[in-house]
Amino acid sequence: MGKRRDGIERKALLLEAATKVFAEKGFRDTTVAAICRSAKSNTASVNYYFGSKEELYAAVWKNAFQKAIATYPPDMGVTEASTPEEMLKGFIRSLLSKMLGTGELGHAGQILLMELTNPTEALQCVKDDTLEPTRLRMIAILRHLLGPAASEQQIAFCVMSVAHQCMGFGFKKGKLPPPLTEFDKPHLLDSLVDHITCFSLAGIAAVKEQIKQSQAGD
Amino acid sequence: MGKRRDGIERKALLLEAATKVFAEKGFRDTTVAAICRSAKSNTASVNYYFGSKEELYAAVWKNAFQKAIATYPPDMGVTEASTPEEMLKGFIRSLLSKMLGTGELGHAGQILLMELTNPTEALQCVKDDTLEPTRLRMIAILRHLLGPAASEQQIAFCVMSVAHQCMGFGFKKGKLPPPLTEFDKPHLLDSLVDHITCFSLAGIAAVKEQIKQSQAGD
DNA sequence: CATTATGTTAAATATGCATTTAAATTAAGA
DNA sequence: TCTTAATTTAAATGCATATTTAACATAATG
Repeated sequence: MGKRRDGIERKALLLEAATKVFAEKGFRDTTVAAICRSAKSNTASVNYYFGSKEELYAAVWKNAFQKAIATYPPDMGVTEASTPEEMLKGFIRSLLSKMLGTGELGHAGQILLMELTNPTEALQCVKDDTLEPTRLRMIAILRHLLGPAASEQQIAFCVMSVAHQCMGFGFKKGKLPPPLTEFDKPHLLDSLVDHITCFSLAGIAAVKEQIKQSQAGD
Repeated sequence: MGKRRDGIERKALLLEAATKVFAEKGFRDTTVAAICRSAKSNTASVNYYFGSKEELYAAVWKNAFQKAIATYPPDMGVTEASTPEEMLKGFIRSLLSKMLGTGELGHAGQILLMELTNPTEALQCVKDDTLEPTRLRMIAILRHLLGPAASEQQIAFCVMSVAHQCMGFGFKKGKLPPPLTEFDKPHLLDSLVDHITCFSLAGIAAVKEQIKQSQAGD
């Protein structure tokens, strides 16, 4: 009969701590002990609340993405009436924010990046639920920008050109690639959004031009 | 007095096997046992020849990069007389080859990518020796393309736009991002080089145009 | 062929870490 | 207050795996 509710608080603390540590070190390099230490909790608590390290990881992944998408929706607040150019810019800001975000908000991007280079078995369904809608939206925007003559391959290449530009900024710069460190954080995001948008729109226009010319040659 | 030389052969086999496994699984997820199994060698051999798993990893990293750079030099065979545009294309082909290369040749790219997202303590010096020259060359090319009015930040952003586009193709596509799987391998590299070059040259031109206009506004 | 440094092997050791366990503690209702 | 289920804890367990060991085998040289 005695239904306590103090457990859910600790569970939340663990999830938060785990997100941070997983995002910093990756699945294999984080220890349950480190998570519990960070959450000021006992070593057994992870298994008590989540069953296992793997299940905790899955919970983290799901939670981080839900939060990230809630904070930075794929359309980034642009309305349906917006031009494709504005939509692209919104998309870039959304993705880039996930990558550069500090605290709560960089974690989803960090984990995503690690999953792409060093995949765990972490539930396919989470990937499908969170990544696929974003990708489809991206394809739609680019189909619009490139026009009806664009092939699926050309669209896919442009999607990757844009997405990879953003995702690369999630790379951990351990002293080595110095270009970023010197810039001041507050303006950095805006500068980058502008840069990638400008760069990409020109790139997309060039691809479109190529399509037109190859058609004229037929 | 009895100086045998059959050991160097086994050492080479181990290095080769280790490169493959490390590139597939990353440092933490590969076991010494798996490496030795793959090299048809005893579990103790890694420690006998390399001292430890970490030292083996460092050797792998160094070796893989030397081979990759030898096969795909940063200038990709373009002469000094080449235009900056040709140099950029050479650079893109070089980096992309390291990322998409199969067998021997994709390994350096895979390991690099994992180090960028999930760094080990792997000797800073290797990174300095192999990555830094490439980066400097890239900066030089872009400074040339953007003209003397470009700021260091603008150059750095463009370097990253180009490099990240290439590096993203090293992401392991575990069923989920389907756009790539359907394309046939042989032509894929050439198509991609053309795409990224075209896309990037247009992007760079757009940034240059922006610089010109902001100067005119002063 | 005898010697010796070198290379090879299976088994032992050691360590790090996820997970279990069982006992102790606490919150909440009757 | 008493009871009970929910939590918390320290210690134990067990497993995966890097490293060591020591016995054994082999190539090179005199």
